[in-house]
Amino acid sequence: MAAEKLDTEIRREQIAEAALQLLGTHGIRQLSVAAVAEQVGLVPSAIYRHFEGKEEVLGAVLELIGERLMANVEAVCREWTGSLERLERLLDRHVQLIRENQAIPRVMFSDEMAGGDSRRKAKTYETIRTYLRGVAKIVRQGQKAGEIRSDVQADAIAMLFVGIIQPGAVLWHLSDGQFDITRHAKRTWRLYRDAIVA
Amino acid sequence: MAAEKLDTEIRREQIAEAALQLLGTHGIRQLSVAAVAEQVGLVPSAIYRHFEGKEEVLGAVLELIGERLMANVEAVCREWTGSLERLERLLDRHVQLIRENQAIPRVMFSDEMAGGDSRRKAKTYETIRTYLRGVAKIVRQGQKAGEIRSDVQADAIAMLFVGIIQPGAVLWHLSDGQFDITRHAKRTWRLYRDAIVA
DNA sequence: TGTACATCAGTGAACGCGCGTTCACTGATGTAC
DNA sequence: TGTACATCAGTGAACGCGCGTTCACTGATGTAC
Repeated sequence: MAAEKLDTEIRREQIAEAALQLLGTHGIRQLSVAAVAEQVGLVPSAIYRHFEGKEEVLGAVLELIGERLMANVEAVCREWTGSLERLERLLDRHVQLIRENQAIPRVMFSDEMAGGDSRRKAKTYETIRTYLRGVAKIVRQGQKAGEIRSDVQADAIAMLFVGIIQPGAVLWHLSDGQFDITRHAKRTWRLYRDAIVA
Repeated sequence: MAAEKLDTEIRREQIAEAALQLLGTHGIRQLSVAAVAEQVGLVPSAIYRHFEGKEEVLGAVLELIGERLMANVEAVCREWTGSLERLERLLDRHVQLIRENQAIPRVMFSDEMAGGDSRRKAKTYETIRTYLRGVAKIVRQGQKAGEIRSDVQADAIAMLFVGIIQPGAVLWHLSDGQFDITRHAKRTWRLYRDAIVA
């Protein structure tokens, strides 16, 4: 039986979301067009009604990740005012995002995506840089306000922020959830906080 | 013309080394048995004289990485006595190791390796844990000696140590060497050091 | 010391599976008149 | 309001490339007698 006919816009979102899901559970080597199609409830060839090919699907996944990362940055800037508080909440949200989507740290911080052409490599680079710029902006405001030490560049502080979670996220994934990433983030935050306060 | 006949022990090392090299430049998706064979100067089918298959080659690469990581830990423990000094030197060595072998961070901190069976996933987990244990041991000695703060668990401090380099290593790779990882490590070390001193 | 034989790292052709992609066709939905 | 037509998301069969792996064969090296 044929699947329901839906607008290409909707299908594109569904497909990207399905691919992100599958990347989280199985890794890129298992990610086949057929698997993505099945997840969405379509036949493999139907994917080509909405994307040029597998590479473009992966591109859409990358974009999806970028959007979610930046949504977190914007949310904490909206909801809180202190820089340290913003960073702490961003850490919470980041952990939450990773828990819901294991693929994110692995996709961003490996060459899974970059594997193919160098255009995607550049795009991955830009996505990370954009996120780091967002974090660095919060840090810079904190430095101006005297909350955060000013003798270290804001982008170095932003990068270590990412470093808080990254190793933990990997261990969490490799251990199939055995490793307690939430607890790890909480403990490491104290360390980090002490390192950056003015 | 036939390649020189060499002992299987030697070939195994050459093959693992070649695979590690290729992983650094091209990523796992391009890593073919044929490419590895060519790098060593053999014909693809010759690989099967020394390994059961591709999966086993990847296993050997993982082992190779584990050995090099631990060699660094042992070296700094031999050459230096202060814990903070040991950590600083370990960071130097780690950066050096990554510069010489881009594959290491990506292989360890992605699921490239884990892609296939869950046995390798477990082995990757163990390799990272072993390295972290090595770092944590240095930290613990520093805590006993009063050099490093004792109100935070040693393994949290060890994990943030890995977090110093990890994001930088990825950016370095994604930017094709544009991003200055050595400078990044130096800057971030100051931050880290201040966070952990007693 | 020379001969016969076992061992084993090399070769190249061929196989076959997986998987991304193409293509002709279908049938529902929207639009023009 | 009804009919004709264009559009487009769906299907399934088939293609073909890449690549891991197998296998029969070779020829050098080591060993037994």
